[in-house]
Amino acid sequence: MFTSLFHYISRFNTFTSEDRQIIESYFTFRQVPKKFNLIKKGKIARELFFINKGLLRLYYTKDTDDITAFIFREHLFASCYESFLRQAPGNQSLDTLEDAELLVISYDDLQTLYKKVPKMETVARKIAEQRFINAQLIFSSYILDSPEERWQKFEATQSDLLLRVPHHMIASFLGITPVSLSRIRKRLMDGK
Amino acid sequence: MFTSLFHYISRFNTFTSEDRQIIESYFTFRQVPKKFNLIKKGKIARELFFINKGLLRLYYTKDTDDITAFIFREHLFASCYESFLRQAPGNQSLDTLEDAELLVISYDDLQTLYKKVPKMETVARKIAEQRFINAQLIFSSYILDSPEERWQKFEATQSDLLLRVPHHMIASFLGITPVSLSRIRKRLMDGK
DNA sequence: ATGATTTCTTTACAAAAGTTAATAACCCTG
DNA sequence: CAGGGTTATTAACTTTTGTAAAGAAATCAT
Repeated sequence: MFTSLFHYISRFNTFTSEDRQIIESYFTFRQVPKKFNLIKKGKIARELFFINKGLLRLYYTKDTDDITAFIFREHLFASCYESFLRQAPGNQSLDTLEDAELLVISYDDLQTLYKKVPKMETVARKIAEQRFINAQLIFSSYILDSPEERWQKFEATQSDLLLRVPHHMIASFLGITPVSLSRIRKRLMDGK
Repeated sequence: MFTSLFHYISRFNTFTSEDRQIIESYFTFRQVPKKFNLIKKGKIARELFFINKGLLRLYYTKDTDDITAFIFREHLFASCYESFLRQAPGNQSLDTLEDAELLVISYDDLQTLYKKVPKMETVARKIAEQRFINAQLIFSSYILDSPEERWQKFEATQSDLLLRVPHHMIASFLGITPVSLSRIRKRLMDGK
């Protein structure tokens, strides 16, 4: 159950089996069905999730419809980070897209864990840095690439998600409407 | 010379005077003229800057013209973070907009400093988290707000920069052309 | 299985922003 | 203080994307 978690954090630091036992004791296992809401906008994100199985979608809501901010895959930590880090209400929500198996830790427990296993501080810094780098990458693409290029990059790097996620959710992630995505796909199909 | 730096990091952790002496020894003071290039895209960002005085602009270059990613003020750490954190070539550049006074630390020295003063690890995590939160905020605004709303927020929260930074650099930060910014400003002047 | 959503595409039209170019005002800088 | 560069605005035109609506295909739930 914890194999994948330790595999992930071992990239950032080495942990003894005592460390591991302490760490394990702070996480709880949770199974949730698809389309389940984990964090609602306006609320404080109290929990951080490590995804053993399933797909999680982070999104903004504007008026009636919503805009995908990120899709978290297996073996990643996920949360409404901004809200989680600040422990203040955020404007993002987090849902499952598929039936999911999660390892859950609360904010308070995480702070305690930093004290009990200081090496986790390094892991946390690295993860924060990684998330920052990732956010930057997405942001760069928003700024520098056309919607068409963004779609092509998405197709090239995350083609598996095309089968697991409705296109209109991907469209909003790319910053366009489903209509526009459809046009782009047609344009590319017709050989430019 | 270090007053402002310690004031800043004291928000995240408490430091003894021995700590301070060690920390000071790792930073060097540097004065640079306006329009000076600190980090060039394609190169690895080897240094992190704490701004005692002046204004720094982080930007992307696309074809001939460039797009402002962020404007760093006094009393902030600045760098091409993505490149700095990964120690890999990045696609951002960093210039001074005004004559500046900087405290500089190299990536390698920073890693050593983490070892010598482990409390700096907490500071680094907090700063990484803050930068992430900040990136998120800008990104949210990109996604949720119209260019007009972004301009109004900028005007409301960073009005001092309007006098220190050319409008076309702000326009690209808002994700629009100078022409479009001019139209928006006119629209708002004419009482909507 | 079948009726009801959800999802995707397409069309026609409208709105927003980009592009190019011309002009005027403002600084630097020598 | 003169001239070259930068900066900001405006206009005309083009391109892109959004909006609304309708229909077809796929998926879901009872």
